[in-house]
Amino acid sequence: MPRTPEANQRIREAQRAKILESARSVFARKGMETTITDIAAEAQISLGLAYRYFADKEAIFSELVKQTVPDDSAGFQELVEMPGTPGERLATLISSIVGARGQREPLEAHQLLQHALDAEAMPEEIRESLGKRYQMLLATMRQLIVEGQATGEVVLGDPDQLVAVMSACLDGLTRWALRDPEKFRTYVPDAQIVLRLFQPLTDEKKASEQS
Amino acid sequence: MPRTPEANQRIREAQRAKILESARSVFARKGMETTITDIAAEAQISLGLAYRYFADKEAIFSELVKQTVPDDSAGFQELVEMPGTPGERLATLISSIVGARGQREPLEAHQLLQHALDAEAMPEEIRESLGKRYQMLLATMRQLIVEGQATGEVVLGDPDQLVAVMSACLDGLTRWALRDPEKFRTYVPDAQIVLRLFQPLTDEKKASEQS
Amino acid sequence: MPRTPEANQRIREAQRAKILESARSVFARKGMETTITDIAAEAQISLGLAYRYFADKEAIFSELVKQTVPDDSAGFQELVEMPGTPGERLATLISSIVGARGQREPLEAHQLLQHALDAEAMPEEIRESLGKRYQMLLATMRQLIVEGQATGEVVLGDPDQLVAVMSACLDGLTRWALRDPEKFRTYVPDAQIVLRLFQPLTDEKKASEQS
Amino acid sequence: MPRTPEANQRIREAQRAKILESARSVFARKGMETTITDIAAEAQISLGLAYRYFADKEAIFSELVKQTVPDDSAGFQELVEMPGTPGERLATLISSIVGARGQREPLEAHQLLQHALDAEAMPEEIRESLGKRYQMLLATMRQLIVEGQATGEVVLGDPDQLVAVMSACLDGLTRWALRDPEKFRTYVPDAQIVLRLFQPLTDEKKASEQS
DNA sequence: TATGAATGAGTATTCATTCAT
DNA sequence: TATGAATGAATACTCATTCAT
Repeated sequence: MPRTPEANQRIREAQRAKILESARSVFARKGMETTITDIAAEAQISLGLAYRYFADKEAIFSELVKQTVPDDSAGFQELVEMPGTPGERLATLISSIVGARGQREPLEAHQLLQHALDAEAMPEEIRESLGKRYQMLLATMRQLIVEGQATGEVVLGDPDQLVAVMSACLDGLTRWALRDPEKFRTYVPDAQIVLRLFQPLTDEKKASEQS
Repeated sequence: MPRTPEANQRIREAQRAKILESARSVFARKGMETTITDIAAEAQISLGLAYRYFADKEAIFSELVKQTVPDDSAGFQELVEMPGTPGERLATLISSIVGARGQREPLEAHQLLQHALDAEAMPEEIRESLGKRYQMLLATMRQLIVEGQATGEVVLGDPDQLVAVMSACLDGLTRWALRDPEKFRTYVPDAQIVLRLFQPLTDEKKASEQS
Repeated sequence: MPRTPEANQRIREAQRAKILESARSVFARKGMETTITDIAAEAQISLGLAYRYFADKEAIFSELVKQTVPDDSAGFQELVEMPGTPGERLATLISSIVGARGQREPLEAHQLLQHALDAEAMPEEIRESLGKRYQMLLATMRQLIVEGQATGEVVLGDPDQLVAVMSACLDGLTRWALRDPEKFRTYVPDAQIVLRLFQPLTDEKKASEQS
Repeated sequence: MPRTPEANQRIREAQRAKILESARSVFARKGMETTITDIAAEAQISLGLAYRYFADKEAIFSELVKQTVPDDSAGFQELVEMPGTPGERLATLISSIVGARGQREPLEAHQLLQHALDAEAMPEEIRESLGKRYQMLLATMRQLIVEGQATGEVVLGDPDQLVAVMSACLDGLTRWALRDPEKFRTYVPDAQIVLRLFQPLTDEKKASEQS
């Protein structure tokens, strides 16, 4: 007696998800050097099975990107319109990338994008999609920085340069977090430490920090 | 008419240097995907000749690291003992990594270390050497930050976290600079922009920035 | 409520037949590149079910050949003993291969044999069986040609060479018919065109063709 | 001391030729199922080396086609303009395909084209090139047949159908010749046997054949 | 009996490394 | 010392075949 179609459907979805999850993890760690064998091993399935679920390596990568990008992009828009001070929203943005406590998921997502932008051999379609998403991230960051400068929550200076430095900073932190999660959790517990670098010192803060 | 031993020696050293230099450049660009063929082509020598000078690919990489690490490590010591305020010396440190105007050399050196730390298949010996060097960089940074906090040149806060964020920031900037040098030069002209993030806003600065 | 054994038997036979028929069709089209998946799809059954009916791919092929050979072989004998002039019987033979109007069945059968003779990896047993059948075809052809020469219906010349050329001709036409059935139907409507090549021109024919 | 560039050049050309020759032979025998391993084995080189000379399997095939097609195509034109009766020129055409005495080269060339036209997965570029060449062959054949009918050397009838049958005949003979060269040489010694099928029986011929 | 998910062996292709010259 | 042809081991991908359900 065959499995019910529903059971098969469930199996397929579970496997697909498992492959993608494994791929995300391995990609984040190894970058474009990731082999299908790596992914299959991580997912604890045979090499051939990976090909029943995805046409080729690129298909896995594409799906991974597709799964990651739209969600976040939508999120960017919301962030701008969200209630709260610009500084608070900027903190939320940063948290969404670095993760509140170094959880793997958002870190891996951001790292995935970085690798993809780096890679020589990346299908144009994906590259575009990623580029657009990255631009949106930067634009959102910029808007929040400008607003933050107006309210005094963010240090003064050329917003474009601040965006550049901040995004580089996030990239670097992400890589670090993936390389050595333990240490990361200890030294950079959350987004506040990053954000604070952009805050002008108020008298109040000075006082609290010195206490 | 054989060459003199001295001439031979000179040729050997020149070739070796040329291979290493080429390797550094290609490694920075392509990362671990670099092929020996790439390196030989960049050095304008034959594939086989590369193997006369280095036992294998790893040997090239090792030598590259060895060549890079000691110089910089020495530099770290000097930086601490150098004249100038802590903030000035911190600026020098940052410049030595990011480059005064986005020159390739220091960027490539730093990127080399990052690739090496990332790579799964990296001989333990090299890894240690790099780890040590990296610790030294962080230690130097930390010391300068602490000194800077004492003189008021650096923002207050846990020095370890500041070090973490700053090194991540440098890493991110380096990657960016290598990925898109043009944009980098435009948006992050030099080390000042990074350093400023660590400076508490003085009234004087505030004034000048608002003008 | 289990099926009756008889019903089961009928189902099994029907499935088997459907698989073989599908296999014949696909083999003729794709040759030895045919996959089991192709066959299962054509037969509208699951992949696994094909293996309930046949041990492996080769078993399907063998059975196909066995099924094709005996029928035709029997046919050969009949042809020789059939009423009608040798020329008429030769026409019937040719039609049985090329098809009266390019129908798929006889074409596919002949093509199957050709593929089988070509294939490097063909079990000896099948090869022999096919060889024997092929020899019988040639022998029949030869006999009819000889008889035809006696009655003046077939051009004079070495019968063996005529057989060689005629069988090559049939093979070529078969391949063509399968490759491009439309064109085939237009240009070579039936067996007559082939057969005519072997007919000496009589005065009558000459007259009719020139009119 | 390195080989001289000339020596290298010679080696490269020899190897390239050897690979192509081996490929031609194997392709003719096995068709599109040919593996690179087969070709390398036939050429007695390592698998990897084949890739130093050709980018991929398709490149070998393309080159093979390119090498084969232009020569023959040019030949077609000459045939039409050649001196001699249409029948004689038709004989030359047929010989150029079937080979005067079953030599491998022209046989393999023709078979190559047949396989290529069959293959599902054939790059469009090659397909076109081959299609054009094949059309030219048919056109040449047709012209010679028409001329031959005028001089009485070729049997009367629809030229298109005669072309169809003749080309099928050649294809079939070619396959046969490659499958079993010995037998082929015995039974179909040369082009005359094919051509004769198209000749109306003259009284003279009738006489000589009956003698 | 029937299904299709899962496996493993085979083929295409790349690249570090060796070796004849 | 210098070259690049040649090799072999690794990786991407396909498909016959098995097996849990």
